[in-house]
Amino acid sequence: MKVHTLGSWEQVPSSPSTSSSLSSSSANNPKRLRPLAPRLTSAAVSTTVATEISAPPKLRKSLGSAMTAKCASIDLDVSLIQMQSGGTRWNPTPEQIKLLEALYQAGMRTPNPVQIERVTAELGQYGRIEGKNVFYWFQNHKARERQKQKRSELLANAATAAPLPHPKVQSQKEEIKEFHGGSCKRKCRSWGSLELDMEEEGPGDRTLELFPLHPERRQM
Amino acid sequence: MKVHTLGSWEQVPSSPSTSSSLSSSSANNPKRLRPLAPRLTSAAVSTTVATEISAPPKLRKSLGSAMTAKCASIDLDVSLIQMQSGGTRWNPTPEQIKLLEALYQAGMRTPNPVQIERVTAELGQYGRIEGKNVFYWFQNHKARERQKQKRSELLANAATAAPLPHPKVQSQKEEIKEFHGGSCKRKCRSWGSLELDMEEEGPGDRTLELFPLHPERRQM
DNA sequence: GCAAATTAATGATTTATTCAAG
DNA sequence: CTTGAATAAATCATTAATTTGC
Repeated sequence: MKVHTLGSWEQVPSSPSTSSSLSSSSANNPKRLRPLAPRLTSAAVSTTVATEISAPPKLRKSLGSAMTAKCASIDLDVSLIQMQSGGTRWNPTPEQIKLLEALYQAGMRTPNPVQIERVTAELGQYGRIEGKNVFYWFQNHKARERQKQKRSELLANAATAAPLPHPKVQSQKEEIKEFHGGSCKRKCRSWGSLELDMEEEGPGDRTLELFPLHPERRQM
Repeated sequence: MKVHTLGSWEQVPSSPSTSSSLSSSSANNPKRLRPLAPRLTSAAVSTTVATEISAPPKLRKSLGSAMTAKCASIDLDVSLIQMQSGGTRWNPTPEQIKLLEALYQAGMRTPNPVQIERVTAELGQYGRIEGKNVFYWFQNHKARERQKQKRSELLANAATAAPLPHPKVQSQKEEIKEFHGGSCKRKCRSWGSLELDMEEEGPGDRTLELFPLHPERRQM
C-alpha cells in the first residue's frame, strides 16, 4: 500500500508567516550568533500558491477543523494524517540527543541510508523520529561544530596575537583526503528509499519518509 | 510494498573505525581541502546510554513520565552492507534532455517529490532513470544557468571597465539575497515518501497528463 | 506568577562548490 | 571540457528558553 504521503510542499498556510522581515542578515556579527529575530507579528500575507487548501487563518497543529485539503488529486485527507504526526518539526528528546551525540563522537558524520535506518529505528524508541531527522541532525551538527570551532580558533588567534601556523586541531580534512586519495572514489551517499517496514502499531505516527526518491534499480 | 531498494552505495567496509581521531580544521588552506567524509565509521559503535535524564537544569519539555532510563545500544555493523555498487552514472538520452529542458523552460526548478515521480516515470520511457537523476539535473541546471549568466555579466563588466584577472565571483549572494528578501515564502521541498510501487519499468504508457508544472510562477 | 515579546538554538531547505566519470 | 553526483555553507523557519511588564 503505498501511502503517497505527498510532500508537504505547501502546508497549511496558517503560520503568521514572518514574511519579509528585515532579512538583512547582517553580514557578520562576530559578537555572537546571529540574533536573527524573526518578527512574529500577525502579518499573514504569504498567499501561497493558492491552488488548493484554503485553510483557516489560524490553526496550528491543533486539528480542530477538518479542512478537506484536496491537494492535487489525492483524496486522503491529508490534514488528518499530517496533523497527527508530522505537522511540526522534529523535536528530539534528551535520550535521542544523547545517542546522537554519542554516535557523533564515535565518528559518525554522514550516515548512509542503512545506518540512518538503524539509528532511526533505535531512536524511535524514545519518540517520533524519521530518517530525515537523523540525516539532518548529522549535517547540522557537523556544520555547527565546525563553525564553533572555527570561531573559537579565531578568537584564540586574536587573543594570543601569536598566530599558530598550525593549530593543533587540524581538521579532518586531512585525514579524509588522504583516505580518498588513497583509493576509491568518493563515497556517495545515495538516496535510498530505505523504508522502514513498520506497520501501524498503535497510534503510530510514523509517517515514513526518507529520502526524496526511491532509486529504481541499477542502471547500466 | 516496501521496496528496500537501497540506492547505490558503495561502501568499502575497510576503514578502521578511527574512532575519535578527528582533528580539527585547518584554518586556512589555500587550496581548500575538501572535507568530504562519508567514509563513515563502519565499526560497530556500541553506544550505551544509560543516562537517566532525571532532571536537567532546564527541563525541555513535558517529557512526560514514561522516561525510564532505558539503555540503548546501537550497533552499527556496516560490514554487511555492500550492495551492488552503483555502477555508472546516469547518462541522459537526447529525448530525456529535451524533455527536461522543456520543463525547465516552462518554469520548473525544484520539483517536489510528486513531480519528480512523474517526470521520472515519463522519462523512463526513453531510458533508465531514477528520481534522483531528475532532482540533480534540475539542481545542476539551475545552478549552471545562473553561473553562465553571471559569467557573461561579468564579462560584460570587464569589457567596459575593470581588467579583472580572476573570474572568481563572489557576489552571488547579493542577488540571491535580494531574491529571497523579495517576498517569497520559501517553498520547501520536503522529502516525501513518495513511493512508487511499480517494479521496474512500470507504466508502459501512462497517459498521465503531462507535468502540470503549473504556471504558478513560483518565484524561483 | 503568568503571558506576550525577545532571543538563542536548531531543525529543514536551498545554494554554492567540489569531485570525478565519460 | 561537460556535467552527473555529492557535500558543505548559507539561510530560512520554528520552537525552547529567557526576559519583561503587569
